[in-house]
Amino acid sequence: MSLKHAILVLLETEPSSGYDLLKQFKNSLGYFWNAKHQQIYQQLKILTKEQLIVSEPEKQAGKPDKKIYKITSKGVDELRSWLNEPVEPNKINDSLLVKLYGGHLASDENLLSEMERHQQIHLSTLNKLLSIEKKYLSLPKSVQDKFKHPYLTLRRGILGEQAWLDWSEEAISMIKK
Amino acid sequence: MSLKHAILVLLETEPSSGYDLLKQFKNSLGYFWNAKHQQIYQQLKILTKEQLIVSEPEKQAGKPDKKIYKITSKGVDELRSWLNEPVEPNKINDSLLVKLYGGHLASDENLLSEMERHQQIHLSTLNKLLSIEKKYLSLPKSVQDKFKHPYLTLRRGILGEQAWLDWSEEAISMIKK
DNA sequence: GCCATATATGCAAGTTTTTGCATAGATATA
DNA sequence: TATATCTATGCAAAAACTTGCATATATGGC
Repeated sequence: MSLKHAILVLLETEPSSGYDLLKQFKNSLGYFWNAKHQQIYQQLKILTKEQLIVSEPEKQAGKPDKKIYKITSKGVDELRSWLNEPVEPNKINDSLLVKLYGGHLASDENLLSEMERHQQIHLSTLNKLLSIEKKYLSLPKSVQDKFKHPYLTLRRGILGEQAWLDWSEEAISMIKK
Repeated sequence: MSLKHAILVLLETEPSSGYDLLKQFKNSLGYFWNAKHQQIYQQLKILTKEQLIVSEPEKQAGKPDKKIYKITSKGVDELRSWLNEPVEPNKINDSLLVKLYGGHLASDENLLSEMERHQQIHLSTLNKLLSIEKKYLSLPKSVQDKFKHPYLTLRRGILGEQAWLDWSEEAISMIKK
C-alpha cells in the first residue's frame, strides 16, 4: 500500500489540505497516482493517528474551512525508510484492453468510438503534462535542479502518454482493416 | 470490476482451468491484467454461481486434477453487453514513481539500483512479448486475422514496455547528473 | 536426500478501494 | 432563477484484493 507514501511524499514537498492533494492527483499527478476523495480523507485521519502528519485548520473567506496537513519528523523518517525498500512493479489492470481482446464479439463502430474517446482523454492529459513541462523548463536552472526528481516522473507521464497515442493510431488503423 | 470480464473473455477464446488462466495472466497477459490465484479461483466460483460459466473435471496422470471451465451462452451474452458499455481509462498507481518523486530523500545509489532492477523486469517482459509477436507473425494470414484483436493488445504491451525502457534510460542519466 | 519450483485448488482473515449518501456555501452558465 | 460545478470534508457499507495458511504430487538441481 503506498497511498500512504504518495500522500507523505506530497506533504513533504508542501503542506496541503485533503482537497489540495485530491486536485494534485486529478490535475497533474494522475499519471502516477489516483485516489478518490473518501480514500484521501480517510488516509489523512489514519496518518494523523500514527503521528506521521499533523493538521491545522485554516479559515477561508467565501469557502469552507480547510485543514492544512504537514508532515512530522516521524513522518519524514517513515518516508525515508520506505524509500530504502524495493517497490513492486506497478500492477496493470486495463479494461480497455480486455475489451479489445474480445473485440471480435463487438462491432467495429463500437470499438472505434471507444478508442477515439480514450484518445481524446489521453491527448488532453498529454497536453496538460506538456504545459507543466513547459513551465518547468522556463524556471532558472537552480530551481529546476531542486525539482529534478518530480520532473523525472513527469517525463514518465509524457513518454507514457505519447506511447499510448502512438499505439492507438496503430490500433485504430488495424481495426479499420 | 472487470476481473470478471477478463476471465470471460479468455474463456470465450478457449476453455481453461483456473491455473491455466493464472499462467496466461502471468506469462503473457500481464501487460493488461494481473490477479492472484486466490482471486481467480474465487471469481470462477462466483461466475459459476451466476451461470456464466460451467466446469468439468479433467483427470490427469501425474498431476492434480483440473477443473476445465467454459463460458455458457449466458456468459457470452453478458460479455457482449459489457463490450457495448464504455470503460473507464485505466487507473494508474505506480509506487516506483512515488519513490522517484521523493528521490531527494534517498541516495542516488538506491534510486539507480532500483531503476536497474525494474529495467531488467521490463526488459524481460518486452522480450517475452516480442517472442509472442514473432510467433504470431509467422502464422498464416488467415489465422493472423482471427487473432487480430488479441494481437492489437499485444502491440500495446510491446509499445508500452519500449516506452518504459526509453524513459528509464533518460531517468537514469538524469539521476546520475 | 533436500530444497525449490511447477502443477492444481481452496478457505479465512485482513486490508484497500469503491460506492452511496450527506452537508454547505460560492461561483459560473444558460 | 434554476442547474451545474467547484470548494471542502466526512461516515458507512459493500466490493475487491492481498496475505497467510493448507494440501498433494512431480520434477529438476545440488
